[in-house]
Amino acid sequence: MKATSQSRVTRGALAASTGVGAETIRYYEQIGLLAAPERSSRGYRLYTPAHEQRLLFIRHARELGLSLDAVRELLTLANDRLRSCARVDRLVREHIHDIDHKIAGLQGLRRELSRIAELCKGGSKIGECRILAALADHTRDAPAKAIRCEDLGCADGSERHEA
Amino acid sequence: MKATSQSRVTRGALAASTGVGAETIRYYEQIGLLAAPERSSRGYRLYTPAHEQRLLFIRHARELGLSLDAVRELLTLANDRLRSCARVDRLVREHIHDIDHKIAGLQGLRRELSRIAELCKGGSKIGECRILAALADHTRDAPAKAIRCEDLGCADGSERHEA
DNA sequence: CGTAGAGGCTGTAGCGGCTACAGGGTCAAG
DNA sequence: CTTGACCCTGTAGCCGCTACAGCCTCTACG
Repeated sequence: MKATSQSRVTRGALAASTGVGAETIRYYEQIGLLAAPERSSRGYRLYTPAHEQRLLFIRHARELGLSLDAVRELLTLANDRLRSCARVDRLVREHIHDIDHKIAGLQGLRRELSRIAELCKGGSKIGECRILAALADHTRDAPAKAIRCEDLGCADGSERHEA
Repeated sequence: MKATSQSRVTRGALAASTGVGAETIRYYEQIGLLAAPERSSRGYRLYTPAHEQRLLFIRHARELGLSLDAVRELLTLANDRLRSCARVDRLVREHIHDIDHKIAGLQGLRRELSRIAELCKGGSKIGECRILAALADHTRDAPAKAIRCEDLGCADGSERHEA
């Protein structure tokens, strides 16, 4: 193979052209996600357009929330033109499923937090704060009975036992 | 203060009664979130009901997605019965806001991923896979032109340069 | 030609919030 | 007296970066 001696760029230039942090590029090399490029006589990394392509792919996949492992697999799959792309499809759909799961979880939290936030709008004193009470006594849907908040304070991390 | 010598429990028992992992309890002590308890003559930790209260509070707050730092602050605030609970309110509302932000982000990803997933339903070959094409050439809303997927493969991490 | 400043190199530590060991000691039941 | 479950300590690992420290090199300006 002939040496395509043109258009090699340094790490910083690659970082700028792809929008991936320069340190992140080194990290990807370290974990074997991006091939170690040729080096200049003085040890500088010299990246080819192929590296740029690959790095852009990684970035896009990451922006969609795919894990580095998933990205790695996608890149491996991409090598194999004749293979069925069922696995690609499955990876993406599983990821969508994960995201749905996360969204649902967050929406649950959100509901619960708004319920709690409604209990006390910051107007009263800590002693009667029903937000703290709800956190202390979190039997779900409990009527936030008057728990004594200072019961929580007696075991503060700042006052070590041995002291 | 008189020694309340009853109802001290070991770490495992506290873990069981609160649903917090035994190692996690040690971790909380390490970072100063839960006070170091008394020790038995043989060095076993002996927790009081106050520790249990506090740990339950922590668990509930964590289940709602609050950071350990936020939990720490809430616990500090709870010490101060006469203080206004405006800060408590604010912490919770900020957290709700963060969650809204996360949900919106995930919903964006979800939309984009479904769009991409629609491009290719796993029926074709990698060579024509439009999911991979979309990831490689992710000018948003691009018509997923036929990019050559093997362009990504030439820079695989598994084939080191020096080899 | 000298120098300053930007950028490259390496290795390593840190983030959050745990979790999982290894390698020991202790305790209660059978 | 033994077995097995628990406890103790310290440390390393997870993910995906990010940020140093302490060097070396390249480029532009004077």
